[in-house]
Amino acid sequence: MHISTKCSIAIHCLIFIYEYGDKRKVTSDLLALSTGSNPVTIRNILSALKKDGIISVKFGTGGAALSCPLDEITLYRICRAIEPDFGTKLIGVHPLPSPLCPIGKNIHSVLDCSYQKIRNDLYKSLRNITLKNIVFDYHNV
Amino acid sequence: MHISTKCSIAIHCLIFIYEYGDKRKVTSDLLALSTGSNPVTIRNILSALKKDGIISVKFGTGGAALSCPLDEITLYRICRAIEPDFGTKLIGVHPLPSPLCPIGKNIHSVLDCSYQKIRNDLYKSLRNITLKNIVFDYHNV
DNA sequence: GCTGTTGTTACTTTTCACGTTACACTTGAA
DNA sequence: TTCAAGTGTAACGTGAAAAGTAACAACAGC
Repeated sequence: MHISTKCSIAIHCLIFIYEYGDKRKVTSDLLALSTGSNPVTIRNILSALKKDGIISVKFGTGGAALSCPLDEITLYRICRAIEPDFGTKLIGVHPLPSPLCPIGKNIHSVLDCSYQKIRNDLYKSLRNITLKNIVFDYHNV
Repeated sequence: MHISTKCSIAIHCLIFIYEYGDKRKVTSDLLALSTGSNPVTIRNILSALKKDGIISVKFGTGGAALSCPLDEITLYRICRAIEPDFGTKLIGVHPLPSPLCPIGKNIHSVLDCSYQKIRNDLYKSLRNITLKNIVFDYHNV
């Protein structure tokens, strides 16, 4: 229940595709080597990114390419593509408070008031960072 | 690696202590019943809150009480008390990118640039919500 | 001294992310 | 048309982290 390592791998892949996509065929095996992950994990991630229209992957012959300008790919979009309900999973709630207790009975809706604010703030924060910013950082580190 | 259910339990306990602390002795058994958790979990949570000076717990005879005004207890403070390094655990990073790849070699520092911004935004967001707000919500749900 | 409670350790159970294997399907080239 | 190289996806195994549980010493008040 968090922003998973898969998002970091996704960003890694996207930078890789942006930097090398036109020079060589970028396959899941190659990305698995670069990220220290394995090809199936990569394929699942690329598949999710594809469904969101961020990249296109050639079936059969292989190879991935960006299908979006860098500044339209926000962290929020990546996270949501990889894990559609990452927001609700972000903050854990104890599942079985006592319904007999006045506090236990209402705690979930009470917590939701505040947690919703935090989620919205986080979304805004994630939307503020685009792949363009990250590629810029990459060239300046 | 997320904002754990323990934080939600902690908030539940704090509301309970605020509402009933002066009417009856609030023990870990009682809080375990109300939260649907178990006494040891509660004791660990209360212990962490105590170390941060948020509450005081009577050893031997039992019973917990707030030792802070409501509006000085922020969500940030609660989260940090419960899990000191919740920030770094929030966002997962793939641990073994290839050092032979120009991207793999630098991905960690590149990601840190953006992730640090996100963490800071989240901290600010958590500091904006106090137990006073939450108790207010509790009385208005 | 007895009872109820906390503080803490160690052990067990459960859950979940991740890796692994396997295989059908697709494409392009020999 | 056959083959090699890839993708897409499902099923299963595994290992680590979270949570529950049991046990017990230390303490306060009756």
